[in-house]
Amino acid sequence: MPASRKEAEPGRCNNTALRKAARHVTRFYDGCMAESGLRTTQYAILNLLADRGPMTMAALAGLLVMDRATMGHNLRPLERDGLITIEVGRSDRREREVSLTDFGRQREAEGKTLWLKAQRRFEQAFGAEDAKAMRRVMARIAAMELDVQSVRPFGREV
Amino acid sequence: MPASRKEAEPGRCNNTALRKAARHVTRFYDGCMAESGLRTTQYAILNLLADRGPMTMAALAGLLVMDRATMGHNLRPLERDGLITIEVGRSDRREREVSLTDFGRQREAEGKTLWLKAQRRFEQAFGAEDAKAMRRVMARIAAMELDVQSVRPFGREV
DNA sequence: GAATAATATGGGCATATGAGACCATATGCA
DNA sequence: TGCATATGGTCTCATATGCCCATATTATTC
Repeated sequence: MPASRKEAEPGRCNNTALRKAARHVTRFYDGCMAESGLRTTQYAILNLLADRGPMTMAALAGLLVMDRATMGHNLRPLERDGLITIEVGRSDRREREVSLTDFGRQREAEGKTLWLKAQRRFEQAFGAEDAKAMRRVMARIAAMELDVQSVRPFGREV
Repeated sequence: MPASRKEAEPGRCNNTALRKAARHVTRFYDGCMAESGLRTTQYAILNLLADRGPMTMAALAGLLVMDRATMGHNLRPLERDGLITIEVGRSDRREREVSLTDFGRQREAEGKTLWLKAQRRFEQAFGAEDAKAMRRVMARIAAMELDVQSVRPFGREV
């Protein structure tokens, strides 16, 4: 009995539905990438840097819809292991420019092979077109304006 | 400029797409629930117990598509704060039966109000029907059989 | 009935996630 | 110039996530 068996009942909470799917799929992708020593989050970061070149932490965080502090945490193991460098921005010294090292570029390329396998196996099971549609829906959700409105007696939204 | 502004480019990785959406929505739900002192994961657990009664850690983990160890970790703060009790199973002493305390039931009820607000605001922005369809897709994904097949030379799949 | 396998959980480790307070730097404006 | 404000990151804290290994308990097998 595979670990994924569950009742069909979808549940009412949009957030929980998303998280359950994300947990399941992340476990699969992480498992596929395990032999590379990279987690999917790490690979996602390296892949962005490989495709788009160096960028600031805030830019990376924005692209991955991630808190800036979280991005800072996630970069540390990559820096420690020599996959990236983090340097003070030249034009704006508040910024930190994140760059791939040669080693990082190499590890990203190795990871791509495993990621592709995971991607193919997922889409073989789920359907390539369904997957594409799903990614579109996810992108739409990630781009939604969802601000926690603090209730303020005499208004003036912040 | 809200934090959610991003390019429309959906990206190719199914896992990353899911995680980005999950991060965004979780931040929103967590923000809405903040004044209750409950995270969405915690509320999801309490809600399951409130709706279905006491159950084992493994059952809870299965329902939330979560690793059993993860469920164990997540239960500890709830136990520490007196919202749940964890007792050795009567018929099978390997099991741990998780139950809501009166305090936990009360906190779950408080949380439900805030969760409902988050849910309504999300669906107002995203569309109730679209949300329903999205939850169905997520449930389908969460129920997929995705086993990391270890490559085995003369194969007998495990 | 003892050896063996399977199951449920706990502990330790590492990364993932984000809030809040804080610091450094940059920008706008008087 | 000088202050107020905005922005980018860091540090601390707490929870979230899942792996591996160990332990306890139950089920199987010979």
